[in-house]
Amino acid sequence: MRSAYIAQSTHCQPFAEDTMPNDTTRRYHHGNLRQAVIDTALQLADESGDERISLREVARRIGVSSGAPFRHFADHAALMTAIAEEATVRLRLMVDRDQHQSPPAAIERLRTLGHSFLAWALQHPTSFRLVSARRLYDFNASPALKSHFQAVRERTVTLVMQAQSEGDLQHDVAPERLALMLRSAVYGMARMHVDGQLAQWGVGPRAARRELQATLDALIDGFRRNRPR
Amino acid sequence: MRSAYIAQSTHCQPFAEDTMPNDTTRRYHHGNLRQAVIDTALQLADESGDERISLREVARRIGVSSGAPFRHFADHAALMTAIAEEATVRLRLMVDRDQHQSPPAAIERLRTLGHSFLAWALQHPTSFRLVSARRLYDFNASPALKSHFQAVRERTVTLVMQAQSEGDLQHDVAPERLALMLRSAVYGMARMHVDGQLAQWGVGPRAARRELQATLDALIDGFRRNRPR
DNA sequence: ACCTGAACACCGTTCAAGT
DNA sequence: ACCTGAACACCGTTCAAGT
Repeated sequence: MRSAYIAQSTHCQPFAEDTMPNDTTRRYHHGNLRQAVIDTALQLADESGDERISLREVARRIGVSSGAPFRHFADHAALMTAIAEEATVRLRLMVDRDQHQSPPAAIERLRTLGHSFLAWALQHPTSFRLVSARRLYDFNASPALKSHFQAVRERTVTLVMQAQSEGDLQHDVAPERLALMLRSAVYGMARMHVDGQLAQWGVGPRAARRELQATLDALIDGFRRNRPR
Repeated sequence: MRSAYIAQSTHCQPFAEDTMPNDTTRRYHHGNLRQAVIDTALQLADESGDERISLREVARRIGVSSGAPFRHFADHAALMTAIAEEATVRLRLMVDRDQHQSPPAAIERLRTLGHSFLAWALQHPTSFRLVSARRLYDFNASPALKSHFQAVRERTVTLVMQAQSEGDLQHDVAPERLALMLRSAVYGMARMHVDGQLAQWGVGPRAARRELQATLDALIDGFRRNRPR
């Protein structure tokens, strides 16, 4: 997803130029400025820990004029939308991959789904904040974003219903409500982490992933009908 | 907490001037500019729905020069800290008041605590976002913020331990973990609301409070040991 | 003691002009 | 077709100068 010239621009892979067309070196006039802006913005966000990156600084780092990005993005929100889309695709791929490796029981796949979401949020905290807060871009303007999110949401509801009919999950609560409850808990855990609230709860950054996964496991186990796991 | 001249400046309460000292009308040179800045910033945030308000716009609305607020706030973050402190005091007062009116059983007081938190977040969505995201101010630099948050957190853990020893809550999970789980769920619900994610889950803005309270109730009931409520 | 208003270094965004 | 660079209207912040 990240283009090859990014590797070159960081001077980490001396052989990267072999894989590039020679005539596009240090020139973004041939159709790849769009991706360069996205990659550099992501890089900048990861470095600073702030999802609110400046288009001017992106342009500066790429070595292009301040107005150039506006050839490829209508405004700041459009760039943020593109970044949010890439991050959401990563979530979707992660979820799909992990689901294939999960034990088949619906309640275990539900647990796996939660773990995937947590891992995604903790691995890409800045992207997660951008995507989830939805203040720097127009969520409803992106069909891709909507469809990826709906897919994850529908998978959650479906797994809850399956786990209920498999007798592993309480069935005295509507599946939609149970799904929202689980999602809220997982979302809340991820947000407490990126919002820096876990320190107050005695959870250091090193232990965050392990601790949150254990907390999610306790939640799911608490809602099991057949207690033995 | 809001000063009287704010009511006057909105022209909604024609008798407000009776309650003011006459010689301070339209003059902020006598020690009340600080509070005026806080009140106007809060007002602006509530109107726009954006917690990231501009100091220049606040000054403009008050009718003061752009540099004036810097007499009372070291920088933008210091103003945000003051706003966050006021919002957190409101949470603390709300929690204390509701606890006094709650049924005495620890598990019911835990439920009440969750409802208070939800009500606070839904009543002041912009303040909640400011306070919780912690990106526009320095949380650790405010002893008041830290102490209010610690008080709510400690109350949560204490109530969980009490509910466990009263036999109403599963005791096979460490109280700190159970408390973090409940807090994450409630925090996640509140954030899903202010982040505009509830629409995707079939919950309209009108039904949000009722639906989230019911979801929280389902969570607590799911963790009861004595099922009958 | 408190506020003014110009100044500085930043933004996002637009647009004629260049290649 | 794509980018430059000046321009405009905004920011936060500083500070000499005023009252």
